[in-house]
This record gives sequence, structure tokens and C-alpha cells, in this order.
Amino acid sequence: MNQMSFFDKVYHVVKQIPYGRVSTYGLIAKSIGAERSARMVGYALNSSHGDISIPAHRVVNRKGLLTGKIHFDGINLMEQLLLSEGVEIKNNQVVNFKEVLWCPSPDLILKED
DNA sequence: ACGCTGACTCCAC
DNA sequence: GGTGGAGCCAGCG
Repeated sequence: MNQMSFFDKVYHVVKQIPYGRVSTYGLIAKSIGAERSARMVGYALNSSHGDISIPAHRVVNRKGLLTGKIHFDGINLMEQLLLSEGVEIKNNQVVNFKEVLWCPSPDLILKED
């Protein structure tokens, strides 16, 4: 688990995000022991294009802004996906961000060796 | 092997 | 309080 590549770790954590919930790059980065590599999280997700098992649309920046929406097929795709999950979106930002925010736990993620 | 890049974040003005 | 610049680190050319 720990020997997985940075990307693989990111993918693993992102896949843990429950339906109707969102998380942030920095939070995910921290959960995999690379708090300062928040940018890499987004970069990893960029490589996850095409992998439907990775809910990249549930990952937003720390403000709840849908900064990565431009990387989806359609500009509104990310927003639509979140809306379909019951996540309110206002002006490219998650309204009840604090309520839908999912906080990953390092123990939870890396429990398997 | 070196250097640029980036779906971020923080600090300063 | 909004805008801007610098730091961060792993992957890729």
C-alpha cells in the first residue's frame, strides 16, 4: 500500500469518497502523507481521465470551487455530476461545502499493508 | 539527468 | 478583503 506510487495513492483515496460527498486536494494529499503536494493530487487526477472508477468530480479545491471542471469533457459536466448527487453548486462553488465535505483518515486509507 | 509544468495552498501587499 | 506572487513535489519531455 505504502509502496504505491503517489498517483496510485491519490486514486485510492479519491475512490473512497462516498456518494454525494466531496473532498479537497489538500485534504487528500494530507491523508496520503504528502500535505504539501496538493498540486500533485490534481495532477494525478488529470491522469485519471478515462478511469470511471475514480470520481474526480468529487474533488474540489479547499474553497469548494470546481477549479478542475475545465478538464472535463464539458464545462458543466463536473457540476452536473455533483448536482445529480445532491451537491448544491452556486457559481462554480459548492454551496453547502462544509456539510458535504468528506475528511479522509490516514488509518482508514492505509489500513491494508 | 535537468528542467518545466501543474485540477493547490499559503503569505504578503 | 481581493489580487498576486512564491513554494511545494512528483511525473514527464
